[in-house]
Amino acid sequence: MKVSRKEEIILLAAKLFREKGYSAVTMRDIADALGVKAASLYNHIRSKQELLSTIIIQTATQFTEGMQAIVESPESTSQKLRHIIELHIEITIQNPDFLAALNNDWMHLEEDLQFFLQMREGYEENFRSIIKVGLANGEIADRDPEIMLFSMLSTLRTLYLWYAKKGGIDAKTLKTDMPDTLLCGVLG
Amino acid sequence: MKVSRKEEIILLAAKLFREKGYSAVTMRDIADALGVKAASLYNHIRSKQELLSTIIIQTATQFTEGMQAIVESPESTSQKLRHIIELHIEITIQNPDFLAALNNDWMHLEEDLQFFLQMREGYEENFRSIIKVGLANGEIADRDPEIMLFSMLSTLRTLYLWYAKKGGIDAKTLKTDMPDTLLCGVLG
DNA sequence: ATATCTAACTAACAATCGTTAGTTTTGAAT
DNA sequence: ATTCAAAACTAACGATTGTTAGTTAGATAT
Repeated sequence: MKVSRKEEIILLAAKLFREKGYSAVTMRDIADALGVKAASLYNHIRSKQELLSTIIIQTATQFTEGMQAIVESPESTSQKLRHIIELHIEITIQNPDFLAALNNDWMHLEEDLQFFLQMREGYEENFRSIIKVGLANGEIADRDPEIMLFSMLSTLRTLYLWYAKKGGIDAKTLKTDMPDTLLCGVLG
Repeated sequence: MKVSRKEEIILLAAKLFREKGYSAVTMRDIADALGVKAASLYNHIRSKQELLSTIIIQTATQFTEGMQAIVESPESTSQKLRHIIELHIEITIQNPDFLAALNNDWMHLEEDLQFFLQMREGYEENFRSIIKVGLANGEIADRDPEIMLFSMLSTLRTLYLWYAKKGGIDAKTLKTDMPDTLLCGVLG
């Protein structure tokens, strides 16, 4: 399983996008980090925008497909919520840098902006519907569903900020304590 | 209480920084939105960097001072946590755009970067110590304190994304249901 | 050895960036 | 009406941006 030069560039670009944001990263920054001249990058990629689009759409697709499977499953609401949490943890661990771009640089998409926004809206709508079912059958606390959605989603979306191989929260702790914290709170 | 031209520029800059990020906003963007030429801005401000620094340091100072008061108070852990939540809600409502810059553009600070990082670290350390006291006296669930800290802080930091005068979650709902959701979870 | 392909290179482009200098307009106080 | 300061303007600067064109080095296959 070797990474092509193009994949190498994409991984490095994601890392730099995370550190400084898409707009602040120049093609020369990426090239320098690869020990290469900026023009050489264009033997492998079409544009800077292609880098961003690849990173974001690829990751967003993972979320969309994962959520679809959860929605269609016959589980209880709390089981579905646990699976959503696991989905976020897994994708985050797989490549935290991609999630930074997804969260912070999506507005710099050009061709694919509308497509991305549709995916994101669909994801949130699925999440919301799961919460509302749980609210209706009493499985979930009687509080504003938007706030519960927001609270969970905020935490899950910024997981990449806290997960790190060194110095951060490790994967095992995340998988055991994160669901309980989100579902049962800090006090309970 | 009228706003000076300088304050007007800062407020508008914060709005644009929120929409596109610091690096992607040009002085000409800010000037256009004000119906003015870019060079005219320099009659009121020293640099683009001054705009960012003012926005971020001013807001970070509010958090630092608010947290200091909470830490020094003689309340229970859960009362302190409720006050932290209220602090975030109040500062967020006061100017959501400033919080976007604080969260997303702090890495573009130049002179004030170290000062900001110190403030942020101090804030997190105070938050952590409150959680640990609650853990020690049994007031808080026996789970990884880092995850509880992360979970609350992630939600509170991205409040600005959800609060909106129109179409979002309103201030009253936030103040009533947010503390319960964070402290007691979704199920409980 | 020759041909082919990949991936690097140099050089340059038009556009845009933050900012400065110097000048003119505006509006309120005298 | 005159004065004066605030705030706008025009013009331009050097630097940097993403990207293109054309070329060359190095490996692989024939």
